[in-house]
Amino acid sequence: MAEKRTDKVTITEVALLAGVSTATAGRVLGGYGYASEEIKKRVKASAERLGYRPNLLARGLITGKTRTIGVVAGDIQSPFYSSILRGIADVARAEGFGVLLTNSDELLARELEAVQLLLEKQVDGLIVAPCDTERSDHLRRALKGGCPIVQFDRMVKGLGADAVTVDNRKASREAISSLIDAGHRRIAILAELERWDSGDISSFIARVTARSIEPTTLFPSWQRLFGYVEAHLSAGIDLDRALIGRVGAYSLEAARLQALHLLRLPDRPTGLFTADGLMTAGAVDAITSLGVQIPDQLSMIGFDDLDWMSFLKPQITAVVQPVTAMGQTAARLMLERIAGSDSPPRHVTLELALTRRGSVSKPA
Amino acid sequence: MAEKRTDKVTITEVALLAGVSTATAGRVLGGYGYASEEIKKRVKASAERLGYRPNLLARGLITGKTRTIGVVAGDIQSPFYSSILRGIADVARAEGFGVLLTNSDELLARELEAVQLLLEKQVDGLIVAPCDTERSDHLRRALKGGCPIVQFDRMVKGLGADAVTVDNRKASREAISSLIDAGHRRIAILAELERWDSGDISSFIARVTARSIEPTTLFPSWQRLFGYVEAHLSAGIDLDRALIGRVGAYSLEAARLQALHLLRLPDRPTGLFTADGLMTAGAVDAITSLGVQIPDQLSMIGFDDLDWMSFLKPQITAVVQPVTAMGQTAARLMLERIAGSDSPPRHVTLELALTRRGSVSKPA
DNA sequence: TTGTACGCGTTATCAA
DNA sequence: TTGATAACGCGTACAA
Repeated sequence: MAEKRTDKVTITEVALLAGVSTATAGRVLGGYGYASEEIKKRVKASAERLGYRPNLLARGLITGKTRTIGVVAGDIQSPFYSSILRGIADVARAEGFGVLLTNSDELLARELEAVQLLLEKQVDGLIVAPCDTERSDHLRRALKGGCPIVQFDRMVKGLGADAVTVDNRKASREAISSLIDAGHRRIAILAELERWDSGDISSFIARVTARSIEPTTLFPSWQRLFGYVEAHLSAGIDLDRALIGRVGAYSLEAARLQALHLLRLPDRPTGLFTADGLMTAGAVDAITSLGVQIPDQLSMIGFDDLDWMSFLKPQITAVVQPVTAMGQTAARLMLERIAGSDSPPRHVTLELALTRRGSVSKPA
Repeated sequence: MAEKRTDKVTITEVALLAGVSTATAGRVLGGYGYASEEIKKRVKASAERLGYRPNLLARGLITGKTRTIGVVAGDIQSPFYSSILRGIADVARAEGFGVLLTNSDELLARELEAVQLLLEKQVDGLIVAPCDTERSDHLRRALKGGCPIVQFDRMVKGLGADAVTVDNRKASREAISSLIDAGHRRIAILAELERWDSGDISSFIARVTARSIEPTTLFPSWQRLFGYVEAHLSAGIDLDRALIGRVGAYSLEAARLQALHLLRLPDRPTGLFTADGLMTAGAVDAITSLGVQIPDQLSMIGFDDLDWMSFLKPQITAVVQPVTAMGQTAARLMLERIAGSDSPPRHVTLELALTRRGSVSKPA
């Protein structure tokens, strides 16, 4: 007879019913320490009868472990972050861990607030896509305070924490090179390039040319621009600043407008490289509305893979990021840290794959 | 570096430094009770100096409130769930609540496990898309146990809990009617129709016809089929079972194959209604590969709105679900419950909008 | 206005 | 193998 007395049944009541001490009941139910078979049976039966469920808060208070991972994503609504989160959640679930989620919207203030909340909730570790690769004292503090951190997608300069990234620079360089190899000389790039305080695009290019810049802690889109520049340099092709479409806001509309601008240049580019999925979407929108034919009038390669790129016209050759694998890897690194690993910070770089779908041909 | 300066600074140490009791320190830092300005200053200064952060576990253990909401989504990787989660997270963050996320993959066993974990972690409430509208005793138990529940997308039969849904049946009926009004008589539907144990499609149709079925606790795709049938009935058009494309698995490939099948029927349909975003994607894939022209050779309306439907050819007229609003609403209902509202269960039905994009015309 | 003392539900430390 | 008892960090009576 299922009664409605499902109130709070604690280990005390289980122990009482089983006729043992709370310590013994705890040992049986928590799976630590010894207990005779006889007593194990009694305690388990009592727990079952009362519908006992452990209070993980109390356990966490004493063990100092909550078996919860805090995640700071940029925007969980985006395919990129939601796939990463899926990877994290899968690994966490398999190990009996919970996942506490927050969005930063790539705003430092919000990330700070999020980290604060997660730490106060005593998460065992933080998986985070840092907003700012320099001003991240809150992450340093967390780390010093004993909270392991795994970064993904980008890395904070000098933060001694694990990280999972991809080689954006190399993939970009190879993508551009393949366009150059196909005969293209005027290749445009469309990228969201907001966060870099050390000067404008020209100075960035100058520093890439002078090899005086460390790409590891750049934001992905800057790394992709890095590869774009490198590919031109090594092919001996002059860079045309007009072909670098810098999108200020991370919005589809902004990307679309910038793409329109590029495609209406007097000396129109014959190739286009988009630095992420949103840029690709904006570009394709513009391309479709202008009636530009892919690949006859324009060759194209995009970073990130979205489902429609494979089944709609024009199909877009894309650099595919192993997104769920990134999440899984991040979670695994985190679990190892939580388990006590004190190895030096590890940096896992996952492989990128170019999926060719026929959006590249020789220039007209 | 690599020091063990992991001293958790507790309220005791703050009180010590400030020269007051822990109770006073708690009153100041927790913002409850009285304290003189003089002491407030001292305590706050001490807390600041030591870098004190409250341990929310301990607080939760006492107050019985964790300020955390548990969410059981189907698959966070899908645009639908990730948008809902975004809405939930936004409202939660604004109120200082955390969000614990789990995926059920629409599997009852996994949902059970997830609810279990969330309850043990003492979440203040559960926002869930129930896998099974009948066998949900775990939800009933949670509710009885005092844990508020807000359902979204679907509703468990007889569960006295708040819910946020949309009127799938009506929107579907109107969409089909608009196709009928345009002159179509052979309208196919493509839907994932797995979860309904009360018989096969024919018996479902029979029961709809006989008005002997309650649509509220049907799964959305069945509600959409419901509207499809109703629209035919009220227009006096005979149903052709061959036009009901039942997709077994929730996969793009399965949808594509079923769409190909429908489009290759000897007496090909002139209209197509897809019951969700994935079905639309599969259908468009098939349509593109067959070279079928939209809307000249086929008129089409789809449930759910994905970005590519608006900027790629063919553009698809779509029933747009207010996804983030659903999440926000669910979170608000939850917060009201947590705040103590004990009103009878509320069922919020959000409005659906038909966004016309020219994929509907008269039949050839 | 402030301090004392107890309790939240569990695990850890002993001694028995 | 078991059981008192003390933590864990904080909120909340109640007394001062």
